[in-house]
Order: sequence, then C-alpha cells, then structure tokens
Amino acid sequence: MARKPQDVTEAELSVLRLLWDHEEATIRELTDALYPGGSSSHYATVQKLLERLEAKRCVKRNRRRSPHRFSARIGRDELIGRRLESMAQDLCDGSFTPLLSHLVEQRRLSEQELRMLRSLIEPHADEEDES
Amino acid sequence: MARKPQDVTEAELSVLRLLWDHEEATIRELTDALYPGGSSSHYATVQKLLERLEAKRCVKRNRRRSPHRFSARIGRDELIGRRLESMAQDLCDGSFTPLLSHLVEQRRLSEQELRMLRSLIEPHADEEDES
DNA sequence: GCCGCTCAAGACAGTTTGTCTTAGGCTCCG
DNA sequence: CGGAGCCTAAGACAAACTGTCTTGAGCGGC
Repeated sequence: MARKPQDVTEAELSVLRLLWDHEEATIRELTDALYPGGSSSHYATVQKLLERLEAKRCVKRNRRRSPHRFSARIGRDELIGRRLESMAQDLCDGSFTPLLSHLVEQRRLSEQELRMLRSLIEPHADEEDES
Repeated sequence: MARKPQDVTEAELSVLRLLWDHEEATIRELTDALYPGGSSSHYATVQKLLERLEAKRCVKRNRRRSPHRFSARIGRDELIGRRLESMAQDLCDGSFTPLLSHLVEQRRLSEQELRMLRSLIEPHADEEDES
C-alpha cells in the first residue's frame, strides 16, 4: 500500500535542471524560466517544488535575505548514481555488472565513448594494488 | 498533474522476478511463493498484479485452459534497457555516456568486470573468445 | 501608507497502487 | 446429478503521491 516516493519527481527535476545550469537562482527567476509569462500560481508551484526538493536535501536555500536564493545540493552525477544504485538493487541484487554489460553490449558505442572507456580502464589495468 | 505510471511497479516486479525464475506459473503458485500461507485476498492481489502486468505487455497469459499459465514476456535485460533509456532521457538528454562513465568511474569494478569490459571493447581481441 | 513582492501553510483534485470483495463459472469427485 | 472448491472477471477502496492553486501574513521601497 505504501508507495515509496520517487526520489526526484519529473516536475522537480525540471527545476533541478535549471539549478544545475544556473548555480543560484530565486523562485522568480526559476518561474520565469519554466513558465514564461507565468501567473502567480505558477510561482507558487515552483515554490512548492523547491520546498519539496529542500526537504529531500536536493536543494540548498539561502535565507540570509529576501528573496531567498536556491542552489542545487546534489549534482546530476549524484542523481545518476542514486538511480543506478536503485536499479541495481531492484533488478540485479545490487550488482552493477548487468547494467554495465547492457550498456556496452546493447548500445552502439561511439568512437568517442570507446576511447573514454579505454582510457578509464587502462590505468586500472597495470595498477595492481587495491586501496 | 498527470503522473506517468511507473513501467513496472515494485509489487509487480516481485511477481515478474518469480516468472523470470520459473518460466511459467499459475496464480496459485505465485501467490504461494509470495505470500506463504496466504489468504484468498492475497490470491486476488497477485491476480490484479498479473492483470496489470499483462496490460503492460510484460507477461503473457496462456488461457488455453484453466488455471491460466503466466510467463514473462520481457526479460530482465529488457527492463534494464527500458530503465536506462528513461534515465538517459531524463538526466542526460538521451545520451548514455554519463551513465557509462559513472559506472566505470564511481563504482569499483571487480577484476572480472574489467575483463568483461576489455573483451567487449577491444576490437582486436583474439578470436579465441573467453568462456 | 500603500503596493507589490515574498514567504509559509495548506487545500485540492486527479492518479497511482496495493489490497480486498463480490459474483459468477468451471471442474472434478462422490 | 449435486455440490464443494477453485478459478476468473470486474471493480471498490483507502492511502499515498503529485502538480497545481489559494490564502493570509510579512516586508521593503517609494
């Protein structure tokens, strides 16, 4: 019966995306960006989304003065990490191997991606010691 | 306002997982596995979950005779693919590169995973393939 | 003082989701 | 044949989620 809330909702994500691009912003700025020519209720919507993002510790709110300034507390990579983690948990007993091999096998990797992969892998190759 | 339903719900997934292991099963078998000593309402719960999974085209129902026999129509890898796809869409403009690099950079890869990766990546890998 | 903006709190409806109830049908056994 | 028991289909239901919107109060500047 008890559904677990999505870590970050679609609407919340659209706010977060803006913060990833803008470092810091006010509700007004975010509202204008999300709902150009938005009414005052749109403002309230963004306000609520930010409130929830703050509760989820995804956003930091600077209350020093008004209007409050918001900034992202988690980055895109962190969110990616969370979601991959939960995918691995749900589908693979916590193992990332199936995700990894799916990406490498199923997706045609571009030349660039291949190069990136190689460069990431090789350093590990001759380095024998584990931390 | 309109939330998009999760492709496969947590409870639905627990049914699907069983079908991945069992090839084919009846509602009764699934119910017994999920709710040992389950009441008749648990049976109905599983029934509903299967009905929804069928609607989502994730399970196949053989109605030839009663009791109906169910089997998975999508595999784990397919589900992994769907979710990675939607992650890439939501977080990376559809690109898989960030997911890939997150997995390779952030996660400590085991020796085995590294070997798998290398064998998948190296175009000039010896024709002798790894078992 | 007044206006406009901001903030906090919460109401609200549409949906999802897991659970459960009911009614009717079929099968199999005695 | 009759009935018990399982099966199916349909849908009711409450709890929770989610995006939106309303309200009232506070504050600052002009």
